[in-house]
Amino acid sequence: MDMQTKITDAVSAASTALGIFEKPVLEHPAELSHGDYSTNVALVVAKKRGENPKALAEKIVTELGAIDGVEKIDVAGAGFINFHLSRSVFAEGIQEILSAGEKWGRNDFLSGKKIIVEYSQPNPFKPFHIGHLMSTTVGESISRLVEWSGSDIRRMNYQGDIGPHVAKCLWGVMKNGSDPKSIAALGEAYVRGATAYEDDAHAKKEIDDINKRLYAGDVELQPLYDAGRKASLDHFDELYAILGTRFDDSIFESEVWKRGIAIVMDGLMRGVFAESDGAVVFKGEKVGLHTRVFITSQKNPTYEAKELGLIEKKLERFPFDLNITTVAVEQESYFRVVEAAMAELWPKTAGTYTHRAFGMLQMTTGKMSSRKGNVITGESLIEDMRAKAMAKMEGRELGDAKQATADTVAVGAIKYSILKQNAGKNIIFDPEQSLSFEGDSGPYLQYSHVRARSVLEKAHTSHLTPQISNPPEEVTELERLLYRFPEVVVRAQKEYEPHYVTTFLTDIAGAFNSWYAQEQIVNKDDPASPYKIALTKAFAQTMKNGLWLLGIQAPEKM
RNA sequence: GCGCCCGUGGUGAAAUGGAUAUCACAUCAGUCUUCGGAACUGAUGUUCCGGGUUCGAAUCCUGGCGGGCGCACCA
Repeated sequence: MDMQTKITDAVSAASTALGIFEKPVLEHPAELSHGDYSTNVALVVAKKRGENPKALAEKIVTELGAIDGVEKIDVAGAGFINFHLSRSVFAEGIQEILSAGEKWGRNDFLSGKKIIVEYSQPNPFKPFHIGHLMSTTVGESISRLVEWSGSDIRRMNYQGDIGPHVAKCLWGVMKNGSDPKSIAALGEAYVRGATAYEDDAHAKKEIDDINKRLYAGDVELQPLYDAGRKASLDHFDELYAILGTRFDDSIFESEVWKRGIAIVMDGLMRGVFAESDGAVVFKGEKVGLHTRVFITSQKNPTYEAKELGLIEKKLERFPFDLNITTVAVEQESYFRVVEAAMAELWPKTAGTYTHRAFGMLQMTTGKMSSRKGNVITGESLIEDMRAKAMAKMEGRELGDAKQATADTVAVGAIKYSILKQNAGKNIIFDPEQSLSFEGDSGPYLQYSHVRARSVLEKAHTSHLTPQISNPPEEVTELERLLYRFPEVVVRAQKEYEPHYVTTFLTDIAGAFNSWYAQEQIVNKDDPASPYKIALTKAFAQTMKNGLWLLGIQAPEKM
């Protein structure tokens, strides 16, 4: 039985004996000096009983007596009961980490469930910008969290390879005779098309016409279209390789739009949708949202209709119990309307199709828009960070691994900066000021891991092996944090919030580095050295597993 | 105007309704550099404003103020 249930049960029994029937809640005090667990039962029930909370807490403590594995119980503050775990419990905790190894932190609370995580969603013919970097990073981490809950997961990508943005890009390509196999040329062509569409009525007509022809499957456009689509997709794959993401499945808008139209037309007959100014719309007002167009007056499907087709396609390929789609906050209200339409079309699907909004990347230099062409591409950001990492590694003897390590560090820095806060919050990004390698950062976590590995390497050559039998008397802050890892994972899994993991890792890295600075870990003359080595190993394992959840690699050297 | 999200030191963030609000950057002052200084130690400095709920509020409710996003044929 773990300590948490053991203590909770003991408190529960003691308070029941005193006539208290409040279910005790056990938590970790924010301040480590306050102990490892604390409960506020006394505070919660004191008033009802007309008693002084501190006195009541004292009574409960007396009733509690001794608990195996708890060294000290005291009453503090307004009436908290604090529990300090004993030395041996922490030693056992270290043992547990070492035994679990790669599996340390995993659980199976979603085992047997089929779950789809849809993320990244870059559009061919448009640049892969830092917004996609966010979706990819957040989605990959959520996928890994879901994977750790024992569920059957499918990582899915959904890409818009048909629609007005494609027409705009192709128009731009044809006007200038650009090379459709060049990513840079496609990006420029898109900006030309998007600008012309707004400023030039004639161009708008031409683009609308191209759009119509694309939906009709015009053979003349096919070679150009195929070349551009392939160039885009190849480019995305290169980025995914660097980012450490691999999808199980990819669905394209071109595969779902027809089905989407059919679903909407059918829904129109059933009264789910309505006609308005020649378009087919969903009146979101009936559920507190707003009206959205599903089929345009030109009879083209919008994003919303395609999404309905997508849902069917997903069910066909992988009948999911739960779907999580990452969506940018600026698209969240559209998504809500789609969910509302779904609920009316297929009441049975209620609650199985969900989304997780992630914040916008706000630029200090003004709003980023791929229509205007002032986007920061994922590629350029990675490139900048890679150059910075290379400069930092000057003088390190890493041989052939140098370039790959620079990528690892660069990607780690980018991902950390995205995953360190609430996923829904906007991130303010200053393109002039590159991401940090110091302090709270991805490289700081990676560096801590490298240090620990380096210590373990030295232990190995000194013929010292990890042992938990002879721990030093004093319990380190690091030990008092490490055993909490599985709790942190569960919370992150339940809320689809990777940042709990990020924060935890930053805490243990700080604890490790402080400890490291004041301890000689590998020391043949120190009887506690084998224990310290075991602790170092437990730290390295926890850090490695945690970084994996974030989708950040843990290098051995950097 | 309506809807959603947000407001924490100079800056970027954290805090299942709990105790003295925690980190990092920057600034200032330091560190036997022996196991990797991408580190460590210390100092300065913070919950937008008003009201309410609660033993207890950054957190919940309410009214302001300020910001972001969305509000029909783009995604």
